[in-house]
Amino acid sequence: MPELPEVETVVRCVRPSLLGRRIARFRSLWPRNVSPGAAIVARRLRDRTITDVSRRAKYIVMSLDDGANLLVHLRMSGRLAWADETDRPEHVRAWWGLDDGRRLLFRDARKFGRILHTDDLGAATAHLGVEPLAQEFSAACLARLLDGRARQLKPLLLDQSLVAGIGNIYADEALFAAGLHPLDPAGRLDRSEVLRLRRAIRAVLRRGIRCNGASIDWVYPGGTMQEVFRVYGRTDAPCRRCGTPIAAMRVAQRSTHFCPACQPPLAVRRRRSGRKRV
DNA sequence: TGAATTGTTATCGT
DNA sequence: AACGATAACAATTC
Repeated sequence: MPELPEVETVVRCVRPSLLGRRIARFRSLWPRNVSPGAAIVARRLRDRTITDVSRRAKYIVMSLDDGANLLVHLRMSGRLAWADETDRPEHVRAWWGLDDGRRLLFRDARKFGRILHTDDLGAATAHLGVEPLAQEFSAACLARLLDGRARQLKPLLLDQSLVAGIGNIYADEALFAAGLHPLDPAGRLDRSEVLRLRRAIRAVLRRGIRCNGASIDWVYPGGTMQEVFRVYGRTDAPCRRCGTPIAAMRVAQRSTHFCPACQPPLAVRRRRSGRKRV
């Protein structure tokens, strides 16, 4: 489902066609998910020019010439598409009519997606943590986030208020790449484990972007990242590194996949290395 | 029919 | 009081 790499791919895909375009009309067919209200947003968007299209965490950010921003969150099944790409597109929840005659569709089978207009982008995104691909996300930064926390690594990685943009797939893939167990207490990692985790997060997200994201069932077409998954969705399949069957469990209500051999729990790692540190 | 999916919110416990 | 765990919730598909 769209996580940081998928959203980044969508942004890169639509940006060239949207930059400098004027919105002639915006219409919502599912007003419930438009904030602060479909009629208000339609009025505010009319005749605005799109000055930038970017990404913050899993939000698509359309910047407008009046300083306001339109945030689009795809949640589980949202996608952007052009009206002329499909004969009779299903699940169209909103659309933008542009000054060049093209029509951008927001399609969303499950209606979880959100469209939010704001005059204060900072306030609207204040709940979000650091961008994992930004310079700012240094080893020291991650160490600060982990420090003193008893929380398990997997739920921590999914917490958008700490690191923003990681979802279930890339959390599992990052933990595998780092050789860390999903249930490890975050605050107990040593220096080299923190470094590994930071590198792993950035590596899997960058790889996801290079692959144009991952195509999972019918929700998000186009990407190829699913072909190189190491653990996600590979329950009982042999680990690509050591051959051990990939294990699955439920963590914080999320399906979680890991290699029991490549990702031993912290206690086991410490026992093997013979010495403990914090 | 129930499981699965994401992120927010509410609630409860330490 | 901050932190963390848990559940409910939105809607739909398989």
